[in-house]
This record gives sequence, structure tokens and C-alpha cells, in this order.
Amino acid sequence: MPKLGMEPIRKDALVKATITEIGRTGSLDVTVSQIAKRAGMSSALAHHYFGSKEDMFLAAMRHIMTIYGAEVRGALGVAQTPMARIDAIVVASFSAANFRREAVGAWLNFWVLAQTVPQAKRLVAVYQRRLKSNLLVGLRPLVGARAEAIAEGLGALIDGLYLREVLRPGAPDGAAAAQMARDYLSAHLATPPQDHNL
Amino acid sequence: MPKLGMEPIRKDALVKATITEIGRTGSLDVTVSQIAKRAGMSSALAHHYFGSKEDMFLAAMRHIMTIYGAEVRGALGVAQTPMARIDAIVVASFSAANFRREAVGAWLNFWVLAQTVPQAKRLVAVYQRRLKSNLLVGLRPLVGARAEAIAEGLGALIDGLYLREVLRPGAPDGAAAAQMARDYLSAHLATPPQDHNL
DNA sequence: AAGTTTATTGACTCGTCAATCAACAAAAAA
DNA sequence: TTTTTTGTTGATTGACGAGTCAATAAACTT
Repeated sequence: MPKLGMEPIRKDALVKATITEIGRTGSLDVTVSQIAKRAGMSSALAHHYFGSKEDMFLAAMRHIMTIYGAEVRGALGVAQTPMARIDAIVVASFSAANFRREAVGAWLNFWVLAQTVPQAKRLVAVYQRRLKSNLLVGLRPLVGARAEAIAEGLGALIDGLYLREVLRPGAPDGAAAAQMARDYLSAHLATPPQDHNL
Repeated sequence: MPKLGMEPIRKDALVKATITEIGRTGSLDVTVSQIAKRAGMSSALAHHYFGSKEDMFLAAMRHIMTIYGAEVRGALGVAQTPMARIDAIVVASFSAANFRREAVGAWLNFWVLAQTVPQAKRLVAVYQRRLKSNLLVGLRPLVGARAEAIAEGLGALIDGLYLREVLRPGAPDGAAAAQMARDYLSAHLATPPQDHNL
């Protein structure tokens, strides 16, 4: 039965199965056997292709971020104006895909993982930098030097809104979250630079 | 040795030990034995006072939120103006206490727990409602009807900023986060109500 | 004093799980 | 065709862990 060139196929299946299982259980408390079974192979084979469970988690994390990155890139591709670019990122961040059980489980659990696994923390940092950099491209033509601070804030707001929607009882409302992010932006666009006073 | 009236003392010790251990490991992957040992008793006694590990987690969650609530209440107590009230909440949210390993571990992991344990989700909802309601008291005198939306946004921003600081490589900067939240507010205060357009 | 409630633990049950290994099969290289 | 590389799994190891239970002891009740 051994067809050659199985490695990428098996790894891919394992990554997807890992994400599915994390979404199913809502935690990192998934066994290699569960993952392997869902991916249609023995747990021994999973260990053969990935050295350890942690490696599987990291690969899954990379995969989730790749998906998200692709979604953003796709949306940016059709955006013509700076404003449209920003909106594209916002909309992509609150797409239905990101509210699927698996995606939610992945993000929340990867944040937890980042606390203790340096590699995971680095991946989170990559995501944050990329988000900020994407926002900056759209913001700089609009607000110049203030872009830096606004990108930082908007990035945080996007994460915060995502978290709220995810934890809110009932179904998440991506559109409402997106609108909230837009409001943040318009408020900052309408405001001239000012001193910080209470 | 059995002195009576041990229950509250033991429970308290267990709750604190639970939080400590979650902070230490950065995950909910802590054993009852670890917790019990840190609290200075046998694991059997821990099971005696709390029915299960999940009960310990929920009690720990309540405790964390109680602490945070007290901190906010304390800060609100000395605030005289609406603006000061909002600022008090912001400052309290980014206090050094909230960036301690244990607090960070607690919050992140409780978000994960909320995905699967309804009781945990309810506790998170309580926190979100209370934060919003506290913000509303300060916001209404300032912006009237717009208070609702701004409170929602500011609440999300606070969570998002917290998350960013926590996941950022290097030490978190609570002051910077607080300033970012203030900027959000001043932008909204300076902006008149407007239509939603891109 | 006898009985009850509260405190406490060591030992145990029953289960799980990550990781390893020996062994087998098929394709490719020599 | 022998050898090596790649794919694959069942069985096993070695360890750990949640929750139960019986037993012991001090305090409080009647």
C-alpha cells in the first residue's frame, strides 16, 4: 500500500485534524490518537511525521495564520483606496470563517500556548506585526504621522472586538464588530491631532 | 489536630493555589495534587472541599474577577468627574496586578474555559456587563445617547489592548495601553455624531 | 459517655496518554 | 536482485492523574 510522497499529504491531514479537534474540544486537551484517528491514520504515524504533539500544535497555528493571511491578501487585492484597504482588513478579520468553532478554538488556545511556548509567542508576534503593517499602508496616506498610533489602536480593537464576539452569549455578529472598528477610525480621522489631557 | 471551621480557610487557600499554579504553568494543565500541595494539604482534602477540579477553576475565576472588581471600585471611589471615572477604570484595568503572571494566566485560560463550560461563559459575561455598565456611568454625562456604543467599543479596546500587552514580547506597558484607551475616548468626544460612510 | 459531625490523609482504582519499537510492506536505487 | 528508503501499524512502555474510600482523630452535641 505504501505509495510514496505521502509525507505532505499526511502532514496536511494531521494539521487540519488538529485544528478540528481543538475546535471540537475547545481546548488543547486533545490526544494524538484523536487527531490521528480523525486524520485517518495511527497515532504512531502522527508521531512519525511530527516529532511531538507540540510540533503539531505549532504547525496548526501556522496554518490558521496562513489562512487568515490569505483572506486578508485576497480582500486587499480588490481594494482601490486607502480607506477601502483598511475596511478590507476589518471585514476579513470578522469574516464568518474566523468565527467557526475551529478558528475560535485555535486562536484562543494559541494565545494560551504563547504564554509558555516561545515559538508560539513568536507566531503571535508575527500576526500582530503583519496586521499593523497592513493597516499602516492604508492609514499613512490618510493621517500621516499619526498612522502609527492609530494602527496600534485599531489592531488592538480588532482583537478585542473579536474576543467579545466570541465570548458573547449567542451567535457572534461580525458585521457589528466591523462597524465598531469603522467608527473608531472615523472618530480618529475627524479629530485633529491634540494634546493629551483629561 | 482537626480544628473546626477549616472549610473557608482551606477553600481560600485552594483558590489562591489554583491561580498560582495556573500562572506557573500558563495553562489549565495543572493537577489537583499540585494545587493541593501548594495549598498545604492532601489532594483528597481538595476533593473533599471542592467536588471536582472544574469547581476549583470556577472558584478561582470568581476570585480573580472579585479582585479586579474591587480594584475598579476602589479607583472609582475617589473619582469626582465623569471623565475621572472612566480614567479610573482604564487605569485599574491596566494595573500592574493585572499583568502578574497569575492574573494573565487566569484570564487567558478562563477565556478558553468559557468556550466549553457554560458556567465559565456566564462569569465572563458578568465581567463584560459590569465593565460596560461602569463605563456608561461616566460616559452618559459626556456623550448622552452615544454612550452605549462608545462603552461597547471602549470595553473591547481595553480587552484588546490587554491581550496585546500580554502577548507582546518583552514586558507589558500598562501606561501605554491606558494612554491608547484615552486617545480612543478623546477622539470620540471631539467627534460629533456622524453618518456611517466609507 | 456515647454519638455525631468535621477534618484529614494514605492507599487504591481505573483510566488515560505521549512516545517508542519491532516488524512488515512496497517502491526505488544499486 | 539485493539493498535502502519510505510508509505504516499493533503492541508496549512508563508515567501520571482524577476521584473514591476506609480509617483515624479531634471537637461538639446530647
